[in-house]
Amino acid sequence: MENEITLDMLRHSTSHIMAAAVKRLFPEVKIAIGPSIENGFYYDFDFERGFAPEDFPAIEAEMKKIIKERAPFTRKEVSRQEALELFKNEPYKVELIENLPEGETISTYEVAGFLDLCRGPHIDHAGRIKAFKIMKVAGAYWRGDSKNKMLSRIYGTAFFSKDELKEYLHRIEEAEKRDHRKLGRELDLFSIQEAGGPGLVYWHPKGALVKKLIEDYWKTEHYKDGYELVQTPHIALKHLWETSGHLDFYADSMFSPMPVDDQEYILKPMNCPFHLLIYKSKIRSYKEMPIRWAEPGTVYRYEKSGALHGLMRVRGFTQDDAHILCMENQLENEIQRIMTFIFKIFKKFGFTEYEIFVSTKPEKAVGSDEIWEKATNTIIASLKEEGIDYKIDAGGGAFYGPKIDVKIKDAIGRLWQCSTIQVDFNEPERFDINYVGEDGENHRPIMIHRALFGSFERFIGILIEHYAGAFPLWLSPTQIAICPITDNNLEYSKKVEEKLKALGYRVMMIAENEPLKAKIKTAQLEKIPYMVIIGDKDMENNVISIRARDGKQETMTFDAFAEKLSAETK
RNA sequence: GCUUGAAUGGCGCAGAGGUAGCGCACCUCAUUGGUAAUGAGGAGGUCCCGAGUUCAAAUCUCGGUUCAAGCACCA
Repeated sequence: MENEITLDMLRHSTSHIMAAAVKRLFPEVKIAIGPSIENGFYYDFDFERGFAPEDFPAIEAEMKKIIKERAPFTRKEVSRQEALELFKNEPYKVELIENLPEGETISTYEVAGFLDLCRGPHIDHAGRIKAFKIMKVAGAYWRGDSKNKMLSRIYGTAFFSKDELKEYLHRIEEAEKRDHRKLGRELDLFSIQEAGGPGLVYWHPKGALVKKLIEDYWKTEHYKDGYELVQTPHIALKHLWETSGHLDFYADSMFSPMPVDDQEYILKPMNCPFHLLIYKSKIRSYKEMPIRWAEPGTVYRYEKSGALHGLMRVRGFTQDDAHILCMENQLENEIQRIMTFIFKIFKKFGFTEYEIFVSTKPEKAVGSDEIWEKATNTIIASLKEEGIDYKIDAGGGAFYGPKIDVKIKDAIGRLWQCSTIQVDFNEPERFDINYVGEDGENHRPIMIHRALFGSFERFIGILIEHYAGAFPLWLSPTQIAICPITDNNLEYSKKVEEKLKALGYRVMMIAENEPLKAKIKTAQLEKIPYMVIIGDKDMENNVISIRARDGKQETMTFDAFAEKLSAETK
């Protein structure tokens, strides 16, 4: 039996046992649903008073009792009528039963006197659970719909062994240490100011430097890959957003219009209409196609207050945006080209594993089925051509066209949604943009929206967590710290500093009246890649002592160090 | 936006109906040291904001703001 148990079963069963314990302790609680999820399980309860972490020990103790008793799970199939009768005091279960399709087998599971409507499967008895923990409590809407009542959800996790649980808790701790909000403060990279408003990022000098380095790299690579950079304003007349359709489809996410003279302006939530205005500034020929225009474009979106999260979800951010206007027969090639470009850029940051999703036509969409199918097929063909694996997200496309989303896997295996490539048949239509073809007639180009990072803010947040704050040499705000051991070494140290600066490195002198250990600690806390330590011995031998961030020490000549740095920044 | 909770010097925290304390950071002085914390002294706070209760509110109550976790949202 035991070898048939999956982790999902174990967790799902643990959720039943938790519900059993809750029902014993708080009989007035109404039960909703309790599935297993990625890292554990939850159970939703309707409880007037609500749960608090103070309740966890009692619930866990009750669960332990049930586990110790090795309470068996027993399955029973019942008719719809019987089910309704059995759960007549559980309104949420009644609703679930009433919504079950005609003819569906209805089964119940009983454990420790707790009966639940459930498809199963479950473990044979509670004694199988060797390690579990209640993690947290939070609100969750009944059936995931914000129109419904908010229930109390208790999250927990369970494992086959205590060691696995310990390991899991340890991983959570490690992930917390990487939290970009914490590291962003500690490394003095950025802040979000209550006085300035929520969701708006202030880049401090070091963070602004990291952002600049990434932007510079991004711009250089775009020029190399055949893009041209454009720059557009932050606000535009309300009328432009009517033309683009944003006021119809996106108004909830836009900041309110501001009156100026007799007209109204709106902060841009997107860059595309601006790029189309540039396109329309003159007559275009097929000879110009494809046009690739890129812009780190700062946009503002009214995100719901509860959605804001550090750099990951903000109200003002800089998209690494580009729009490609091409002819239909160029679409496949352009998509392939973007995919190749994405992988190249991500590699620079050490991301080499991806998950790719192709999103197809949603219910609410513009454009005929035919054109959707064609574009979707083109996307899939271009991925296949490149030998790229993908999953289909049925109905997940934007209203204006299908898209490819790329999730990247970070250093500790978490996936982050970054790139998006969206084919758009709608906006070129709305703006009535054309090019003159070989035949002398007007034709409508296809537009591709694409972002690699998504936004610089979010991507830097991801990078902070990915690198745990220890940026690679080329991205480190301070690359080298120089620590003279005594004042005797100061002059020699200054010469080394000057020479490194002349080579273009970002150098910081730590010459405070402190013992060497303290200086090293300062540099380590700032996660500076290299420390150059200079004492009398080094001066005598005309060398420098290098301490890398990972603690490795080496003594070498200045030229050898310069060589090493140059190799690493290449 | 919803549910629950939180907010005390720059940061991390303690405390509490009678107007605040610790550690780190900061400043000054002494110390000149070989790979993650030298010692001593000093300065720094409308205890998030507003109203109410009270002889007295940073502490209690209400409202607001921001943050956190989760839900919903996420072109």
